[in-house]
Amino acid sequence: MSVFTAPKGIPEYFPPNSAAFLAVREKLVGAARRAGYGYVELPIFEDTTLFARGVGESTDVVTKEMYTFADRGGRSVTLRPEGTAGVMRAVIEHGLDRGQLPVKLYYAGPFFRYERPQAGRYRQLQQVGVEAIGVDDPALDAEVIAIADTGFRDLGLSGYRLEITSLGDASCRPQYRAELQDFLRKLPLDDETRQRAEINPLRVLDDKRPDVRELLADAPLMVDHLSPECREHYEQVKGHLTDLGVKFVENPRMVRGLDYYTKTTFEFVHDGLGAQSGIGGGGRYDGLMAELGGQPLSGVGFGLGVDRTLLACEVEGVTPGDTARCDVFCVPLGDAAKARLVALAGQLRARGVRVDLAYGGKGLKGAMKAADRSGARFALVVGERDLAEGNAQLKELSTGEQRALPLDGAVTGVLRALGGSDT
RNA sequence: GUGGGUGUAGCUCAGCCGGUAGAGCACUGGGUUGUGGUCCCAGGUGUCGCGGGUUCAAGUCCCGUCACUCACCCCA
Repeated sequence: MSVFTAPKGIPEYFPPNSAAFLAVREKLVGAARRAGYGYVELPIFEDTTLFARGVGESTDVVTKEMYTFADRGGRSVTLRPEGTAGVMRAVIEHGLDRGQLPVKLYYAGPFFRYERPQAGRYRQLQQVGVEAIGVDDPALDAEVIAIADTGFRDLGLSGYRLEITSLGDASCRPQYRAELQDFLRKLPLDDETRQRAEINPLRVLDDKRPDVRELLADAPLMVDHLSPECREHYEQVKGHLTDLGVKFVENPRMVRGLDYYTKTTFEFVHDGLGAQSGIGGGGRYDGLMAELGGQPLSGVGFGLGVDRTLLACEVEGVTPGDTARCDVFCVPLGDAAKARLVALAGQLRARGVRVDLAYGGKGLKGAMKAADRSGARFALVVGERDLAEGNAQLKELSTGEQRALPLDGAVTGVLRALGGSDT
């Protein structure tokens, strides 16, 4: 055991597998970019009050999972546990909502929750998220959901499903909530669950224990108590999803852990991941902007878990990204050849080719082995004999075919070889 | 915060009823003094997580402790 170890519960990625991590993030981000979302780079930590207000005082995230500390000025700050509150803060602070609506933004980066680590549950997690602010249009809900679905599909994933429901809004949820509470109070529940029923009764519906599930079989459901407006919104979202060719299942018992959600909520679930099966989730949050001191604008967005999506890829046997470290691997024999190849490597890199070289005076056998392990398509070998002849040997590693290339035109020769049979 | 499982080489792990530490992979060199992948040969590192106990003898049994891990809870 080394003297220092990584902080508990934080995944680390290194080559060659880190290529897959990057590829997952790029695919998810790409789907958002293609739908007209612009990138925001935001603080990793914010004023603690922002999250307490934005995420909700009664949520587990706020009550027991935040990395909170005092900075040297005595201010209480918190490592961001989710992305939406920070985006809203930035939108309000910089007046991004003064122009055309909707404001469409995406972000990618680390988030932090102090929880007991588990398979797929980390204290530092990577997320890609989007937010569309200022237009309460069901088609926008559908767009956001479709972006996530597209991202997962682009990766080659198929073993997941999309669950959706509607949580209503201020016009219907309070009445339903009271009705559900009445129902729950009559059940023989344990103290902890009873307490949850008082604080956030909706979350009781999500209980996984079979005996509790049985008690809840006849519980009233939000989808049966939606206001006409919320019902219409929900129906339209489903219609647009069908238009977009996005498959979904309705899960009227789905619950989200953050307080700000209204109307549409959704979750992408993968069955191969063990207990932590959600690879992405989100929904509409029409009251959040006002809650944080901005104008009363609606919003809809999601957060996708990059770490869990990567796990899903592994489970499904898909390996996104290119694990090869370079395209061309230079093998010099002797100092004169090395000087020539070092220069050539620099020229090729300037032209966009990924090039590595056998450093450290490796023998030919060892250098060729390094070339093989690098994943390069070509090895470029130069020895004393080649120097004398003015040649380099370009060897295609997959076939073993090798041909001489004039050293003087080596850059174009290599470029041609790479481009030639690439298509 | 509450349970279960596991800690042996860089990695994955074997190690029986207690008897002086093993394999595969990876790495390096050689077989091939200028050619990788397959094959063959050679090369080595272990406070057996840590502390205590039982024993002539502990990787192995007992107690404690720490770490990791899975699950509850919760969520991405």
